[in-house]
Amino acid sequence: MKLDTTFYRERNALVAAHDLLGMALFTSIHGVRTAGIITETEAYMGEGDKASHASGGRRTRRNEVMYADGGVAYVYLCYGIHHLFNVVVLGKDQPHAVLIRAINPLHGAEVMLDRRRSPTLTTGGPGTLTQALGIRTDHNREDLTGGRIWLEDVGVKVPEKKIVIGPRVGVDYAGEDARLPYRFRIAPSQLIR
DNA sequence: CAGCAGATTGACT
DNA sequence: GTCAATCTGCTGC
Repeated sequence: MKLDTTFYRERNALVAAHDLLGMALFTSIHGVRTAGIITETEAYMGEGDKASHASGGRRTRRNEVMYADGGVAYVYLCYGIHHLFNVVVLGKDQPHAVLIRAINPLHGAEVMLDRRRSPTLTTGGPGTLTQALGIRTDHNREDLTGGRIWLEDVGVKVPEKKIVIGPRVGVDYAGEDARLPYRFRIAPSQLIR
């Protein structure tokens, strides 16, 4: 079942980061469908979160979409190379977002392997999964209830005991906020890296 | 405008 | 373990 507008708008980033584990992320790029099960996420909790691009109410051309109503994609270029995909949640002017950090391939593995141009299929990092799914910065602002990028509940159950919670990765610049337990992942044995 | 750091990755010593 | 890839935004001259 495809996740609808209500799903995105009634959850803050922390709740959404938890609930998105086990959901499937689909893309249809030029009619070619690929998908993966979300295995790792991070919450970025709005203007008060020093690790967020929206920290202190910062608004730039890059992060403007974070301030939109939930249910759209925030895709930005990291280190000038990697396209990172976020799910914008909550309401207008509440810049909450969930970074998708890892997936397990579900559909279209051959296409994903070809996009990656690597001997083995790697989708265990935020930059590698977007490449495998064909997500690029021109998908920024994409409506997640549309036909190009969307999420589905495909019935995967994630037991609470299998969820590992810890600090976010690569946000040391955020001071005390770097230690907040905003990272969620399905037990490491399940991950492909 | 120059310099630097960043929600990263892969190649190489 | 080190380092380069290279776009955006922030700081300081």
